[in-house]
Amino acid sequence: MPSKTDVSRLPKANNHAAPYHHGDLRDALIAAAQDIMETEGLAALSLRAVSRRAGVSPAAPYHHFPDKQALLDAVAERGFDALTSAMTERMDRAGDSAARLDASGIGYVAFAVANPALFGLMFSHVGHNPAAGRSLDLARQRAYAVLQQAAAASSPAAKASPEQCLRLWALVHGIAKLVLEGCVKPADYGLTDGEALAMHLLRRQQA
Amino acid sequence: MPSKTDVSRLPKANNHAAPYHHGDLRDALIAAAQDIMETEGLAALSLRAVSRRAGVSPAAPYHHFPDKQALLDAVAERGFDALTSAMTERMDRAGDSAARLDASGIGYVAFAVANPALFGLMFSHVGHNPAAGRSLDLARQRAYAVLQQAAAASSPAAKASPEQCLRLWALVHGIAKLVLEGCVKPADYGLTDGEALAMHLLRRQQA
DNA sequence: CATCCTATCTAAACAATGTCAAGATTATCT
DNA sequence: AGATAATCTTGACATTGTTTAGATAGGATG
Repeated sequence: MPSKTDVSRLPKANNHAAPYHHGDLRDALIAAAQDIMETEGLAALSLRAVSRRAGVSPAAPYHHFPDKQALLDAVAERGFDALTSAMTERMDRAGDSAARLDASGIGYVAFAVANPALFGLMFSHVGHNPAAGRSLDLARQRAYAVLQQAAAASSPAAKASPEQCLRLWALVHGIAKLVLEGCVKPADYGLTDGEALAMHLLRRQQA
Repeated sequence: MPSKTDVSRLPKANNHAAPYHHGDLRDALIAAAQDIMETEGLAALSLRAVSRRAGVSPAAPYHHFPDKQALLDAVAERGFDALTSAMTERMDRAGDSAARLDASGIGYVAFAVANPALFGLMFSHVGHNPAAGRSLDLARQRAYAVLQQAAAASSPAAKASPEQCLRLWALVHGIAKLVLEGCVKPADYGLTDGEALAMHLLRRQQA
Protein backbone atom coordinates (compact mmCIF):
# COMPACT_ATOMS: atom_id res chain seq x y z
CA MET A 1 0.00 0.00 0.00
CA PRO A 2 2.65 2.65 0.75
CA SER A 3 3.81 4.44 -2.38
CA LYS A 4 7.57 4.33 -2.45
CA THR A 5 8.39 7.51 -4.38
CA ASP A 6 6.62 10.33 -2.50
CA VAL A 7 9.18 10.29 0.31
CA SER A 8 12.34 10.97 -1.59
CA ARG A 9 15.25 10.65 0.78
CA LEU A 10 14.59 10.50 4.51
CA PRO A 11 16.64 7.63 5.91
CA LYS A 12 15.85 8.35 9.55
CA ALA A 13 12.36 9.83 9.26
CA ASN A 14 10.11 7.05 10.41
CA ASN A 15 6.88 9.00 10.85
CA HIS A 16 4.82 7.94 7.82
CA ALA A 17 5.10 5.23 5.18
CA ALA A 18 8.02 3.19 6.43
CA PRO A 19 10.75 2.96 3.81
CA TYR A 20 12.29 -0.32 2.80
CA HIS A 21 15.20 0.31 5.12
CA HIS A 22 13.88 1.14 8.51
CA GLY A 23 16.63 3.40 9.81
CA ASP A 24 17.46 1.70 13.05
CA LEU A 25 15.30 -1.34 13.40
CA ARG A 26 17.34 -2.78 16.24
CA ASP A 27 16.20 -0.18 18.72
CA ALA A 28 12.69 -0.21 17.35
CA LEU A 29 12.45 -3.96 17.95
CA ILE A 30 13.67 -3.63 21.52
CA ALA A 31 11.21 -0.82 22.14
CA ALA A 32 8.37 -2.80 20.60
CA ALA A 33 9.21 -5.78 22.76
CA GLN A 34 9.19 -3.61 25.90
CA ASP A 35 5.87 -2.15 24.81
CA ILE A 36 4.26 -5.53 24.36
CA MET A 37 5.59 -6.78 27.67
CA GLU A 38 4.18 -3.85 29.62
CA THR A 39 0.79 -3.90 27.95
CA GLU A 40 0.08 -7.56 27.22
CA GLY A 41 2.50 -9.46 29.43
CA LEU A 42 5.27 -11.95 28.85
CA ALA A 43 3.09 -14.64 27.29
CA ALA A 44 2.16 -12.36 24.38
CA LEU A 45 5.79 -11.58 23.62
CA SER A 46 6.33 -13.46 20.36
CA LEU A 47 8.87 -12.54 17.73
CA ARG A 48 6.10 -12.15 15.18
CA ALA A 49 4.16 -9.81 17.44
CA VAL A 50 7.27 -7.69 17.89
CA SER A 51 7.79 -7.58 14.12
CA ARG A 52 4.15 -6.66 13.62
CA ARG A 53 4.36 -3.83 16.14
CA ALA A 54 7.50 -2.53 14.44
CA GLY A 55 5.77 -2.69 11.05
CA VAL A 56 8.15 -5.18 9.58
CA SER A 57 8.14 -8.74 8.25
CA PRO A 58 8.54 -11.74 10.60
CA ALA A 59 12.01 -12.48 9.26
CA ALA A 60 13.40 -8.96 9.56
CA PRO A 61 14.65 -9.31 13.16
CA TYR A 62 17.05 -12.01 12.04
CA HIS A 63 19.26 -9.35 10.46
CA HIS A 64 19.79 -7.72 13.84
CA PHE A 65 19.58 -10.64 16.27
CA PRO A 66 20.72 -14.20 15.63
CA ASP A 67 17.87 -15.51 17.66
CA LYS A 68 14.72 -14.62 19.54
CA GLN A 69 16.66 -15.18 22.75
CA ALA A 70 19.19 -12.57 21.66
CA LEU A 71 16.47 -9.95 21.34
CA LEU A 72 15.16 -10.93 24.74
CA ASP A 73 18.67 -10.66 26.12
CA ALA A 74 18.95 -7.12 24.79
CA VAL A 75 15.66 -6.22 26.45
CA ALA A 76 16.82 -7.81 29.70
CA GLU A 77 20.09 -5.92 29.56
CA ARG A 78 18.25 -2.61 29.35
CA GLY A 79 16.13 -3.86 32.20
CA PHE A 80 19.16 -4.31 34.42
CA ASP A 81 20.35 -0.82 33.58
CA ALA A 82 16.92 0.52 34.49
CA LEU A 83 17.04 -1.43 37.75
CA THR A 84 20.44 0.07 38.53
CA SER A 85 19.10 3.57 37.90
CA ALA A 86 15.98 2.98 39.94
CA MET A 87 17.98 1.83 42.94
CA THR A 88 20.56 4.62 42.82
CA GLU A 89 17.90 7.29 42.36
CA ARG A 90 16.04 6.05 45.38
CA MET A 91 19.25 5.93 47.39
CA ASP A 92 20.03 9.51 46.46
CA ARG A 93 16.73 10.59 47.97
CA ALA A 94 17.68 8.93 51.29
CA GLY A 95 19.60 10.39 54.19
CA ASP A 96 22.35 8.54 56.02
CA SER A 97 24.10 5.40 54.88
CA ALA A 98 21.72 3.16 56.79
CA ALA A 99 18.73 4.71 55.03
CA ARG A 100 20.55 4.35 51.73
CA LEU A 101 21.03 0.65 52.39
CA ASP A 102 17.31 0.29 53.02
CA ALA A 103 16.56 2.31 49.90
CA SER A 104 18.62 0.01 47.72
CA GLY A 105 16.68 -3.05 48.81
CA ILE A 106 13.32 -1.32 48.69
CA GLY A 107 14.17 0.01 45.24
CA TYR A 108 14.94 -3.51 44.08
CA VAL A 109 11.53 -4.81 45.09
CA ALA A 110 9.71 -1.69 43.92
CA PHE A 111 11.23 -2.04 40.46
CA ALA A 112 10.22 -5.68 40.26
CA VAL A 113 6.63 -4.93 41.25
CA ALA A 114 6.42 -2.01 38.84
CA ASN A 115 7.80 -4.04 35.92
CA PRO A 116 6.66 -7.62 36.54
CA ALA A 117 7.11 -8.99 33.04
CA LEU A 118 10.46 -7.31 32.53
CA PHE A 119 11.74 -8.50 35.89
CA GLY A 120 10.65 -12.01 35.02
CA LEU A 121 12.46 -11.83 31.71
CA MET A 122 15.65 -10.55 33.31
CA PHE A 123 16.02 -13.68 35.40
CA SER A 124 14.71 -16.28 33.00
CA HIS A 125 17.68 -17.64 31.14
CA VAL A 126 17.32 -21.32 31.75
CA GLY A 127 19.43 -22.70 28.95
CA HIS A 128 21.68 -19.80 28.10
CA ASN A 129 24.84 -20.06 26.05
CA PRO A 130 27.43 -18.24 28.14
CA ALA A 131 29.12 -16.34 25.31
CA ALA A 132 26.01 -14.58 24.07
CA GLY A 133 24.86 -13.46 27.47
CA ARG A 134 28.15 -12.09 28.74
CA SER A 135 27.10 -8.50 28.29
CA LEU A 136 23.92 -9.38 30.13
CA ASP A 137 25.94 -10.81 33.00
CA LEU A 138 27.89 -7.59 33.28
CA ALA A 139 24.70 -5.55 33.40
CA ARG A 140 23.42 -7.80 36.18
CA GLN A 141 26.67 -7.46 38.11
CA ARG A 142 26.40 -3.68 37.76
CA ALA A 143 23.00 -3.82 39.42
CA TYR A 144 24.27 -6.09 42.19
CA ALA A 145 27.18 -3.71 42.75
CA VAL A 146 24.68 -1.09 43.89
CA LEU A 147 23.57 -3.38 46.70
CA GLN A 148 27.16 -4.20 47.54
CA GLN A 149 28.25 -0.59 47.73
CA ALA A 150 25.26 0.34 49.83
CA ALA A 151 26.18 -2.42 52.26
CA ALA A 152 29.84 -1.41 52.28
CA ALA A 153 28.96 2.21 53.05
CA SER A 154 26.75 1.17 55.91
CA SER A 155 28.75 1.57 59.11
CA PRO A 156 29.04 -1.87 60.80
CA ALA A 157 32.06 -3.41 59.14
CA ALA A 158 30.77 -6.98 59.20
CA LYS A 159 27.75 -5.98 57.15
CA ALA A 160 29.66 -5.71 53.90
CA SER A 161 30.92 -9.29 53.98
CA PRO A 162 30.15 -11.27 50.82
CA GLU A 163 27.82 -13.51 52.79
CA GLN A 164 25.84 -10.63 54.23
CA CYS A 165 25.56 -8.98 50.82
CA LEU A 166 24.33 -12.18 49.27
CA ARG A 167 21.84 -12.58 52.11
CA LEU A 168 20.47 -9.13 51.34
CA TRP A 169 20.21 -9.91 47.63
CA ALA A 170 18.50 -13.21 48.31
CA LEU A 171 16.08 -11.57 50.72
CA VAL A 172 14.95 -8.81 48.35
CA HIS A 173 14.97 -11.17 45.38
CA GLY A 174 12.85 -13.62 47.29
CA ILE A 175 10.38 -10.95 48.35
CA ALA A 176 10.08 -9.74 44.77
CA LYS A 177 9.62 -13.21 43.34
CA LEU A 178 7.12 -14.34 45.93
CA VAL A 179 5.01 -11.26 45.30
CA LEU A 180 5.22 -11.55 41.51
CA GLU A 181 4.43 -15.25 41.59
CA GLY A 182 1.32 -14.52 43.62
CA CYS A 183 2.53 -16.47 46.64
CA VAL A 184 2.47 -13.47 48.95
CA LYS A 185 -0.12 -10.74 48.82
CA PRO A 186 0.84 -7.55 50.66
CA ALA A 187 -2.79 -7.06 51.63
CA ASP A 188 -2.56 -10.17 53.81
CA TYR A 189 -0.08 -8.28 55.97
CA GLY A 190 -2.10 -5.07 56.09
CA LEU A 191 0.09 -3.38 53.49
CA THR A 192 -0.83 -1.64 50.28
CA ASP A 193 1.81 -2.87 47.84
CA GLY A 194 5.02 -4.78 47.44
CA GLU A 195 7.09 -1.72 48.16
CA ALA A 196 5.52 -1.32 51.58
CA LEU A 197 6.10 -5.00 52.22
CA ALA A 198 9.78 -4.64 51.42
CA MET A 199 9.99 -1.65 53.73
CA HIS A 200 8.35 -3.66 56.47
CA LEU A 201 10.60 -6.69 56.08
CA LEU A 202 13.85 -4.78 55.70
CA ARG A 203 13.29 -2.60 58.73
CA ARG A 204 15.05 -4.00 61.80
CA GLN A 205 16.50 -6.71 59.57
CA GLN A 206 20.03 -5.65 60.54
CA ALA A 207 20.05 -6.25 64.31
CA MET B 1 0.35 -52.24 14.03
CA PRO B 2 -0.83 -53.70 17.35
CA SER B 3 -3.34 -56.48 16.86
CA LYS B 4 -6.31 -55.71 19.01
CA THR B 5 -7.59 -59.19 19.77
CA ASP B 6 -4.65 -61.07 21.28
CA VAL B 7 -4.94 -59.28 24.60
CA SER B 8 -8.47 -60.10 25.56
CA ARG B 9 -9.34 -58.28 28.76
CA LEU B 10 -6.59 -56.57 30.70
CA PRO B 11 -7.76 -53.08 31.50
CA LYS B 12 -4.81 -52.20 33.74
CA ALA B 13 -2.03 -54.23 32.13
CA ASN B 14 0.01 -51.70 30.18
CA ASN B 15 3.07 -53.80 29.44
CA HIS B 16 2.59 -54.65 25.76
CA ALA B 17 0.28 -53.42 23.01
CA ALA B 18 -1.58 -50.60 24.70
CA PRO B 19 -5.33 -51.11 24.56
CA TYR B 20 -7.64 -48.44 23.25
CA HIS B 21 -8.47 -47.41 26.77
CA HIS B 22 -5.30 -46.73 28.64
CA GLY B 23 -6.40 -47.61 32.15
CA ASP B 24 -5.46 -44.49 34.02
CA LEU B 25 -4.04 -42.08 31.56
CA ARG B 26 -4.23 -39.15 33.96
CA ASP B 27 -1.46 -40.46 36.16
CA ALA B 28 0.53 -41.65 33.18
CA LEU B 29 0.47 -38.16 31.71
CA ILE B 30 1.64 -36.58 34.94
CA ALA B 31 4.41 -39.15 35.24
CA ALA B 32 5.46 -38.62 31.63
CA ALA B 33 5.58 -34.88 32.18
CA GLN B 34 7.77 -35.33 35.25
CA ASP B 35 10.02 -37.65 33.28
CA ILE B 36 10.50 -35.17 30.46
CA MET B 37 11.16 -32.34 32.87
CA GLU B 38 13.89 -34.21 34.70
CA THR B 39 15.61 -35.53 31.60
CA GLU B 40 15.16 -32.80 28.98
CA GLY B 41 14.21 -29.69 30.95
CA LEU B 42 11.28 -27.35 31.04
CA ALA B 43 11.67 -26.11 27.47
CA ALA B 44 11.07 -29.59 26.06
CA LEU B 45 7.86 -30.02 28.03
CA SER B 46 5.22 -29.82 25.31
CA LEU B 47 1.82 -31.44 25.45
CA ARG B 48 2.59 -33.42 22.33
CA ALA B 49 5.84 -34.70 23.80
CA VAL B 50 3.97 -35.82 26.90
CA SER B 51 1.37 -37.58 24.75
CA ARG B 52 4.12 -39.23 22.73
CA ARG B 53 5.87 -40.48 25.87
CA ALA B 54 2.59 -41.85 27.19
CA GLY B 55 1.95 -43.60 23.87
CA VAL B 56 -1.20 -41.73 23.10
CA SER B 57 -2.51 -39.26 20.54
CA PRO B 58 -1.94 -35.50 20.92
CA ALA B 59 -5.61 -34.88 21.68
CA ALA B 60 -6.00 -37.55 24.33
CA PRO B 61 -4.95 -35.38 27.28
CA TYR B 62 -7.95 -33.15 26.69
CA HIS B 63 -10.19 -35.83 28.14
CA HIS B 64 -8.38 -35.57 31.47
CA PHE B 65 -7.26 -31.94 31.61
CA PRO B 66 -9.11 -28.94 30.19
CA ASP B 67 -5.85 -27.36 29.25
CA LYS B 68 -2.12 -27.79 29.09
CA GLN B 69 -1.85 -25.49 32.09
CA ALA B 70 -4.10 -27.83 34.06
CA LEU B 71 -1.70 -30.72 33.49
CA LEU B 72 1.17 -28.50 34.52
CA ASP B 73 -0.76 -27.52 37.62
CA ALA B 74 -1.20 -31.16 38.55
CA VAL B 75 2.52 -31.73 38.17
CA ALA B 76 3.26 -28.64 40.26
CA GLU B 77 0.87 -29.82 42.95
CA ARG B 78 2.74 -33.09 43.28
CA GLY B 79 5.90 -31.03 43.35
CA PHE B 80 4.70 -29.11 46.40
CA ASP B 81 3.84 -32.34 48.15
CA ALA B 82 7.32 -33.65 47.38
CA LEU B 83 8.81 -30.42 48.72
CA THR B 84 6.80 -30.80 51.91
CA SER B 85 8.07 -34.35 52.34
CA ALA B 86 11.66 -33.41 51.61
CA MET B 87 11.60 -30.68 54.23
CA THR B 88 9.95 -32.73 56.94
CA GLU B 89 12.22 -35.70 56.34
CA ARG B 90 15.27 -33.52 56.69
CA MET B 91 13.85 -31.97 59.84
CA ASP B 92 13.29 -35.39 61.35
CA ARG B 93 16.97 -36.14 60.93
CA ALA B 94 17.87 -33.02 62.93
CA GLY B 95 18.28 -32.61 66.67
CA ASP B 96 16.86 -29.71 68.63
CA SER B 97 14.26 -27.24 67.41
CA ALA B 98 16.92 -24.77 66.24
CA ALA B 99 18.52 -27.44 64.10
CA ARG B 100 15.09 -28.35 62.78
CA LEU B 101 14.49 -24.75 61.75
CA ASP B 102 17.76 -24.75 59.84
CA ALA B 103 16.87 -28.08 58.28
CA SER B 104 13.58 -26.78 56.95
CA GLY B 105 15.27 -23.91 55.11
CA ILE B 106 18.15 -26.02 53.88
CA GLY B 107 15.70 -28.64 52.72
CA TYR B 108 13.82 -26.00 50.75
CA VAL B 109 16.92 -24.96 48.84
CA ALA B 110 18.19 -28.51 48.44
CA PHE B 111 14.91 -29.57 46.88
CA ALA B 112 15.01 -26.66 44.45
CA VAL B 113 18.56 -27.43 43.37
CA ALA B 114 17.81 -31.14 43.02
CA ASN B 115 14.68 -30.49 40.93
CA PRO B 116 15.37 -27.30 39.01
CA ALA B 117 12.74 -27.65 36.29
CA LEU B 118 10.03 -28.80 38.68
CA PHE B 119 10.80 -26.00 41.11
CA GLY B 120 10.59 -23.52 38.26
CA LEU B 121 7.25 -24.93 37.19
CA MET B 122 5.86 -24.79 40.70
CA PHE B 123 6.28 -21.02 40.86
CA SER B 124 5.50 -20.10 37.28
CA HIS B 125 1.83 -19.28 37.14
CA VAL B 126 1.88 -15.86 35.57
CA GLY B 127 -1.66 -15.64 34.32
CA HIS B 128 -3.49 -18.18 36.39
CA ASN B 129 -7.24 -18.40 36.75
CA PRO B 130 -7.79 -18.58 40.48
CA ALA B 131 -10.46 -21.25 40.50
CA ALA B 132 -8.43 -23.89 38.68
CA GLY B 133 -5.35 -23.47 40.81
CA ARG B 134 -7.02 -23.53 44.18
CA SER B 135 -5.86 -27.03 44.97
CA LEU B 136 -2.40 -25.92 43.94
CA ASP B 137 -2.57 -23.01 46.35
CA LEU B 138 -3.44 -25.37 49.17
CA ALA B 139 -0.50 -27.61 48.35
CA ARG B 140 1.77 -24.57 48.42
CA GLN B 141 0.37 -23.45 51.74
CA ARG B 142 0.98 -26.92 53.13
CA ALA B 143 4.64 -26.59 52.19
CA TYR B 144 4.89 -23.13 53.71
CA ALA B 145 3.28 -24.43 56.87
CA VAL B 146 6.35 -26.59 57.41
CA LEU B 147 8.52 -23.49 57.57
CA GLN B 148 6.01 -21.78 59.85
CA GLN B 149 5.82 -24.66 62.27
CA ALA B 150 9.59 -25.00 62.38
CA ALA B 151 9.83 -21.32 63.23
CA ALA B 152 7.09 -21.60 65.85
CA ALA B 153 8.82 -24.53 67.55
CA SER B 154 12.08 -22.65 67.69
CA SER B 155 12.42 -21.16 71.17
CA PRO B 156 12.63 -17.36 70.82
CA ALA B 157 9.01 -16.27 70.76
CA ALA B 158 9.48 -13.36 68.37
CA LYS B 159 10.86 -15.69 65.74
CA ALA B 160 7.49 -17.12 64.83
CA SER B 161 5.94 -13.77 63.96
CA PRO B 162 4.38 -13.65 60.50
CA GLU B 163 7.01 -11.16 59.39
CA GLN B 164 9.89 -13.32 60.54
CA CYS B 165 8.40 -16.38 58.89
CA LEU B 166 7.96 -14.51 55.64
CA ARG B 167 11.52 -13.27 55.90
CA LEU B 168 12.73 -16.83 56.20
CA TRP B 169 10.65 -17.92 53.21
CA ALA B 170 11.87 -15.01 51.12
CA LEU B 171 15.46 -15.72 52.08
CA VAL B 172 15.45 -19.39 51.13
CA HIS B 173 13.31 -18.73 48.06
CA GLY B 174 15.71 -16.03 46.97
CA ILE B 175 18.73 -18.28 47.47
CA ALA B 176 17.09 -21.05 45.48
CA LYS B 177 16.05 -18.78 42.64
CA LEU B 178 19.37 -16.99 42.39
CA VAL B 179 21.20 -20.31 42.17
CA LEU B 180 18.77 -21.78 39.64
CA GLU B 181 18.84 -18.67 37.50
CA GLY B 182 22.62 -18.85 37.38
CA CYS B 183 23.10 -15.56 39.21
CA VAL B 184 24.98 -17.11 42.10
CA LYS B 185 27.43 -19.96 41.77
CA PRO B 186 28.24 -21.72 45.05
CA ALA B 187 31.78 -22.29 43.81
CA ASP B 188 32.37 -18.53 43.95
CA TYR B 189 31.96 -18.77 47.71
CA GLY B 190 34.14 -21.82 48.10
CA LEU B 191 31.16 -24.14 48.43
CA THR B 192 30.30 -27.30 46.56
CA ASP B 193 26.60 -26.95 45.91
CA GLY B 194 23.49 -24.94 46.64
CA GLU B 195 22.75 -26.94 49.75
CA ALA B 196 26.07 -25.95 51.28
CA LEU B 197 25.38 -22.37 50.33
CA ALA B 198 22.05 -22.45 52.10
CA MET B 199 23.70 -23.92 55.15
CA HIS B 200 26.28 -21.19 55.11
CA LEU B 201 23.76 -18.36 54.72
CA LEU B 202 21.27 -19.66 57.26
CA ARG B 203 23.84 -20.25 59.98
CA ARG B 204 23.97 -17.31 62.40
CA GLN B 205 21.11 -15.76 60.48
CA GLN B 206 19.08 -15.61 63.67
CA ALA B 207 21.18 -13.30 65.88
C1' DC C 1 27.82 9.27 -12.85
C1' DA C 2 27.76 4.10 -13.35
C1' DT C 3 28.87 -0.18 -10.94
C1' DC C 4 29.79 -3.53 -7.74
C1' DC C 5 29.15 -4.93 -3.03
C1' DT C 6 27.04 -5.40 1.09
C1' DA C 7 23.43 -4.59 4.39
C1' DT C 8 18.71 -4.74 4.95
C1' DC C 9 14.05 -6.19 4.12
C1' DT C 10 10.16 -9.29 2.00
C1' DA C 11 7.91 -13.57 0.45
C1' DA C 12 7.22 -18.13 0.91
C1' DA C 13 7.88 -22.12 3.05
C1' DC C 14 8.91 -25.74 6.95
C1' DA C 15 8.32 -28.20 11.17
C1' DA C 16 6.40 -27.96 15.71
C1' DT C 17 2.97 -26.51 18.99
C1' DG C 18 -1.82 -25.93 21.49
C1' DT C 19 -6.39 -26.83 20.53
C1' DC C 20 -10.83 -28.30 18.53
C1' DA C 21 -14.50 -31.02 15.92
C1' DA C 22 -16.01 -35.54 14.19
C1' DG C 23 -15.85 -40.14 14.31
C1' DA C 24 -14.30 -44.73 16.13
C1' DT C 25 -13.86 -47.81 20.12
C1' DT C 26 -14.67 -49.46 24.64
C1' DA C 27 -16.62 -49.53 29.46
C1' DT C 28 -20.73 -49.34 32.18
C1' DC C 29 -25.40 -49.59 33.46
C1' DT C 30 -30.03 -51.26 32.87
C1' DA D 1 -27.81 -57.93 25.12
C1' DG D 2 -28.48 -52.98 24.06
C1' DA D 3 -28.22 -47.98 25.17
C1' DT D 4 -25.36 -44.38 27.05
C1' DA D 5 -21.41 -42.20 28.41
C1' DA D 6 -16.42 -42.15 28.68
C1' DT D 7 -12.25 -42.53 26.29
C1' DC D 8 -9.14 -42.38 22.36
C1' DT D 9 -7.80 -41.31 17.20
C1' DT D 10 -7.82 -38.76 12.98
C1' DG D 11 -7.54 -34.70 10.73
C1' DA D 12 -7.53 -30.08 10.68
C1' DC D 13 -6.57 -24.96 11.99
C1' DA D 14 -4.06 -20.95 13.56
C1' DT D 15 0.22 -19.55 15.58
C1' DT D 16 4.97 -19.80 16.53
C1' DG D 17 10.39 -19.75 15.53
C1' DT D 18 13.29 -20.18 11.80
C1' DT D 19 15.40 -20.76 7.03
C1' DT D 20 16.04 -19.99 2.07
C1' DA D 21 15.74 -17.29 -2.00
C1' DG D 22 15.01 -13.09 -3.98
C1' DA D 23 13.99 -7.93 -3.99
C1' DT D 24 15.61 -3.23 -2.64
C1' DA D 25 18.54 0.28 -0.93
C1' DG D 26 22.96 2.58 0.66
C1' DG D 27 27.99 3.25 0.23
C1' DA D 28 32.29 2.72 -1.78
C1' DT D 29 35.12 2.58 -5.87
C1' DG D 30 36.03 3.12 -10.74
